[in-house]
Amino acid sequence: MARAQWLTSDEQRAWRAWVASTILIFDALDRQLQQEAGIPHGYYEILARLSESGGRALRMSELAKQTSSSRSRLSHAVARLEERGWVRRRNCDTDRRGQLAELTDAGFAVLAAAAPGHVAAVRKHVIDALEPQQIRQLAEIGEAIVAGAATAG
Amino acid sequence: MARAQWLTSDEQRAWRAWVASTILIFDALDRQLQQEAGIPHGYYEILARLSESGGRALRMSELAKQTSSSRSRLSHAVARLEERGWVRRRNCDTDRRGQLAELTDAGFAVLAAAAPGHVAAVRKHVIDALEPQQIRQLAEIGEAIVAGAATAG
DNA sequence: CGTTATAGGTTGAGAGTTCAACTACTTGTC
DNA sequence: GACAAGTAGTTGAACTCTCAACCTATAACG
Repeated sequence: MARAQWLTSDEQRAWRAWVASTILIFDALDRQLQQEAGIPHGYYEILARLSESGGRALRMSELAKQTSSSRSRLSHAVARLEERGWVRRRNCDTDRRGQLAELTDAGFAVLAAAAPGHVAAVRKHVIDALEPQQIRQLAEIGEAIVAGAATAG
Repeated sequence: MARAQWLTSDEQRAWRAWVASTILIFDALDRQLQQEAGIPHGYYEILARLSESGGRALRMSELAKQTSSSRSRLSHAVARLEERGWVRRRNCDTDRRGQLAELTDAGFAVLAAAAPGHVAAVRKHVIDALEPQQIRQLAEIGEAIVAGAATAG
């Protein structure tokens, strides 16, 4: 019906495959992390990014960028992580508006405990389903989409 | 840190690009549909699938499959759509447990009004950012992931 | 047949996200 | 310097999603 008129059948096939696969993956990862670590995937990403940063801390806005998150979402998320003692907020030295989110030792321990299961799930649902050249293609496709969004707004 | 040990750098690059691009796309589509039609992307998919079905109606479980949705999610979503008069529930003739979700004329009108903007957004954020051969690759990648999930559970 | 298992679907509570409004600080400009 | 405009971040309400519990109807099996 309607959409067939505006997406070619090749485009529609790609689009629907993308939607279905994406929902599958996110649902699977969310379920796995929720069960094993008690956090959704987005929260895992926050902990992971912090762990990779110098001093295990990042400005809120930088963390939002890295996790493709809105300020609001990140603010709520960090509040929940702070309640559990996995992240701590600190004032920023150079900008009095700023806040640093800092990973605590407890937060790092949670991340370390959750990581193997998470990586295994990514492997199982994504990497292992694809040929090596498809991994490369996927990287290029994802990067093209991100670049397109940055350009076109 | 941790994940670098278990995903190769190529894999990690693909994974991160996929996560970032996926969040971007879904956020953009949700925002567009929410503004122009007042519904999230998942609800649009429900209306679209119903409109493409014979009699503009589907069993709840079939609709859940087609939209990669859980029974619970679909049940809540159809309840909201029903409140607005865009979908109607009917008993299934052949299975007394069953429910049919049927698109109303009002629901069809909403879909028809929302479709052009939605398709334009899909084009802008996905199709136009990719080369034709990447569209084909994306279809194959998505289908491989869906097939993998069906096989491996 | 009667019993148990399974499939179809709904519900309510708890958790996460979004949007708009808001505070507070910084930057640009005249 | 003062004032407008922009940046950083938070908050609360409305909405969606998840999970587990639940009910009903069909299927399987002895």
